[in-house]
Amino acid sequence: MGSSSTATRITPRRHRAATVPATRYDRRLAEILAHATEVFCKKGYEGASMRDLSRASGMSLAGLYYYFESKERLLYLIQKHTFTTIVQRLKARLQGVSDAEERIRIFILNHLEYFLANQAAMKVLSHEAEVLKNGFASEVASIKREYYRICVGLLDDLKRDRDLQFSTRIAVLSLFGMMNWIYTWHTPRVDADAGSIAREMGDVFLRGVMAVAKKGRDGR
Amino acid sequence: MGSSSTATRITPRRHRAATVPATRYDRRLAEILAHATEVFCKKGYEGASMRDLSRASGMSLAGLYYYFESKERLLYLIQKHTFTTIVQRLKARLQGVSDAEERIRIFILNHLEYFLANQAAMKVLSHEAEVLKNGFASEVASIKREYYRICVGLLDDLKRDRDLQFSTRIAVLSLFGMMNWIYTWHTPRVDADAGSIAREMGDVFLRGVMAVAKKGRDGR
DNA sequence: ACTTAGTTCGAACGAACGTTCGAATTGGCC
DNA sequence: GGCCAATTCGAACGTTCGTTCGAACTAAGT
Repeated sequence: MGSSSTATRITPRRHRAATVPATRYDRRLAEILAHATEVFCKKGYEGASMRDLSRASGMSLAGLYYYFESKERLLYLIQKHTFTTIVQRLKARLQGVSDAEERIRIFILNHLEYFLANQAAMKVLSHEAEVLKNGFASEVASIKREYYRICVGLLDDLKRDRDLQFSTRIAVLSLFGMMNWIYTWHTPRVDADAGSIAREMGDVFLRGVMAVAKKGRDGR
Repeated sequence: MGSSSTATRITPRRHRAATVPATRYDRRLAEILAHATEVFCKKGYEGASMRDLSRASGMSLAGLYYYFESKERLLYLIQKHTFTTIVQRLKARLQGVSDAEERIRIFILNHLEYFLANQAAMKVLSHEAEVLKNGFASEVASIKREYYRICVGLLDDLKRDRDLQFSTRIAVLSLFGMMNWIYTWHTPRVDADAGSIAREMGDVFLRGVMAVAKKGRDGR
């Protein structure tokens, strides 16, 4: 029997030290993930070969397989880490803010800031959303669903507070479209920073949904 | 020398008949393009093999190469045809309409109607926008730029007519994002039709951009 | 029935793919 | 310096990739 055999990887033991920098293994894996993210971003998941990843990360083809058992799992690790981080940051930023409009503006700002600061990773997340299969796919999908539900919640709050009337689903998906499409056009040196774009998109979107007819007393 | 040799394909002569149905060659090519569109949509350009296309279209692997000289040119044909058609339809629909807001609503409706009626083709157009190289890429890019410029023109007209103040670039790209993102979520049997979605997205977007502060007389 | 051009195909090409394996090398601990 | 486990690698596995070739089939004009 080889070193790794069954479905779940056996992480080499080494208890996490009290200091943050993590183990050598974790650091090296993170480096590989970073390089792989760039390559997946530039050539697409299917278009990027393991040999491309080997070249980019400066490690031999076989060496890569010490860190993950398949190309698919590598994409999974990138997507899961990226998505988990953005959700985590969002939750932290929403803490203590209660105004519905302000909370939506925070959502937009958080999304765009992270998007532009990690453009390659977010493109891989957006553009390669359908390539994972079965177990890998469902785990990422569940984080995505959580993120989506948070946004639905924010919009429903706004709707309730201001007595508005619009389709939450269409509004949320339109907002995601506005924001996620940015990977197709944003150029760091010509386009504004995340703050400015978040303000402009926030203006259009919020004024757009808030300008709709209010509900009458009979709900019709 | 074989039948096809140089860079540009020599279309078998056969003058276009007075009747519309076109030649046998053109019809067969169109069939293949339709099947290929479905496969590219489902598996992605890089993920779809020529053998997948062969299976889907019911023609032998070698037979396909009678109709186009490479997989890349096949994608090019799909993208060019799709994009050309949507621009063409838009121009026809805009004829005779002069109100700026109405023209933007027509733009949105045209885009979404065509998108939902040709979901596979539009996904291939949106999702595989970066895979073509050099000559193929630049031809498609020029149609895309024309389409983009039309939308910029429509928004600038609205801005002038109503004395508004917003970044046209961000607005246009936000609108494209809202609309194009639809390929990631729209399910024919659960989501509304193009008309309803166009109305909702149009409401949000137009009220959004029209609710911004008007320009003062000093342009500040 | 024979010709000719248009169309389709089976079989194969070399290259590139994801992955594996056993040996070599490294780094930290006695 | 010697040891064991962690890490890295060259070389190869079998498969699939996009593409090509010449032969076979089909349809239409004579």
